[in-house]
Amino acid sequence: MRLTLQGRVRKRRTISQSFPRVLQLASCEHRATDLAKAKRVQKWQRDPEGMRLRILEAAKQEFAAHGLAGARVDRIATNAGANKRMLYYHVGNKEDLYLAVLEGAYEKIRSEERGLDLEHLDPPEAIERLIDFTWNYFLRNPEFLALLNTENLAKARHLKRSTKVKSMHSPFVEMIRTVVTRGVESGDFRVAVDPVQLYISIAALCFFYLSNSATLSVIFGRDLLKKEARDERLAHMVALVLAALTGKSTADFGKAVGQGVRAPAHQPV
Amino acid sequence: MRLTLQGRVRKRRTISQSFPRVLQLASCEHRATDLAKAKRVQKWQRDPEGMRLRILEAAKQEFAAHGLAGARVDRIATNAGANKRMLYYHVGNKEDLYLAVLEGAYEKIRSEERGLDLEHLDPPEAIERLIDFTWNYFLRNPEFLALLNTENLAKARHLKRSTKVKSMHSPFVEMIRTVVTRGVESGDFRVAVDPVQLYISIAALCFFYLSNSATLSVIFGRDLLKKEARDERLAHMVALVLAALTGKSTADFGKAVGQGVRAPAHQPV
DNA sequence: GAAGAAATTAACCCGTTGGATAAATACTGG
DNA sequence: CCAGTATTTATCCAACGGGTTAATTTCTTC
Repeated sequence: MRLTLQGRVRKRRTISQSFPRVLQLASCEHRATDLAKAKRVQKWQRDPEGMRLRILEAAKQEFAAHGLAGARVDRIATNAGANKRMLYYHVGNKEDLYLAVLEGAYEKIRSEERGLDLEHLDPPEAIERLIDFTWNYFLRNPEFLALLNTENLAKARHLKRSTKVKSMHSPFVEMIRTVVTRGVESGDFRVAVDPVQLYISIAALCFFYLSNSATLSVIFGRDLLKKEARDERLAHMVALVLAALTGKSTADFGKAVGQGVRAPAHQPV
Repeated sequence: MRLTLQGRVRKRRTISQSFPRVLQLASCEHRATDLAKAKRVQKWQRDPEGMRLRILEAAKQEFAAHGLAGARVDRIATNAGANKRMLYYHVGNKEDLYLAVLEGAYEKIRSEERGLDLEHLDPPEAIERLIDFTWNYFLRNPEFLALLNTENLAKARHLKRSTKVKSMHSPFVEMIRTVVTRGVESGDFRVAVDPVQLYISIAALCFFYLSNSATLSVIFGRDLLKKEARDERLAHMVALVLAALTGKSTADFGKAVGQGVRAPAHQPV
């Protein structure tokens, strides 16, 4: 009893105390428009939209770091500089939060994908750009990888319900289709590979390495995320795919391969 | 109060009631040695080793299905046909269970890997066998994929502590090294690709497709696990890797590519 | 400047969960 | 067949964690 009470009080205090420290978080594009006069003055103590963004950002980090079941609503609140009640007020319950985060993640990558213009490049260069983009997007957004894994653990249960995500088509499959067609016509590529399979393969090469870098690093006994290892991996992937498509070993392929992260003979795996 | 009590009672009953039904689970190689006579007679109501195996099997399924945080010790007990106390008695607490499962999973794949003999095959065929094995192992052991993802979510925290796993070297890297060397010497392969990179790439192509099949299936709006899709994927992967290594389009590559799971023009991604 | 809406906070409820205890039961060696 | 050990069961509980309620503060509008 006494203990129970203490426990509770301590918990509460923890939340309250750590609350004031926040505010270093995400995108508060407000706070520029406060002139303290006109009708639309907002000198916010309150900041609904900023709050919502901070909540979603904190939720993203939390879900990415701990998965759906491991995520703690209290931690999200604390890290968003918010009260737990605010999460329910602004977004909804834990699953709502999760779905909002997931949808946001898809929106973001789709949006960046659309920014990639492969039309004016010659086919091999276009493919290289595609791999480079995918690789660097995953590197810059490790939470995206974690979220996808979490959602797959849940057998895509939430994604299935999201009409939003289902309507967000990636432009990449079509981009690849036209690039491959052009490549075959120009003679750069030998075969008209299925764009869906190629798309998945490129994603796979990047995704697996980064998503599983922790276990792989332990298994191989070296840090797969350090600069040299990353560079070598990118070179390998580009060389592999281009060699398969063009039938020629690229300069990179000849160079990168067979050296670099060389296994010391008795390589653990 | 009344409710609280009812809840508890209901739970308890549930465990006890569902207990008798078990016994369809894993490897009970015992029960053949019971002659009900000699010193070592074991006509078990009790069955310590069988019990331990059932617990580990149930734990594997549970952790694979729900992750570490989402796994429920009670469910493991129920599905093992055991009492919760038995888990602690035979294996340990939740994390001990998890680590035991993880180590078991690595042991199993390492053991099967050792059974694969690539020495007597000509290099392209050896690579094809390697891909085929990896693909089918992942298909047959989806829990392995889920466990790896879970462990990576935990940043390999447990794996790092497991001297056991760290000492289990995969024979594949060395296998690949010799195959590639032979391939280059025989002229089958154009370049001496780094065996570690190739190993990771092959695992990546298989792993990502299967591990993410749930979300990918939603995104693409079709079932990526049905027979035809699986066959096409395997063909694509073999063709991709062999084309890169040999510089020639395999028959398969020409065939499989550009057809099959074709995207209906406006393919969602 | 007051009424009302929007945002925020504190308090806490209550089922779940990992884990623990102790008692019962099955088996063994002597 | 008895003492002791190994295995199993039936309860229990403190802490946790998601979610809710009600009150408070801040902003808007008229």
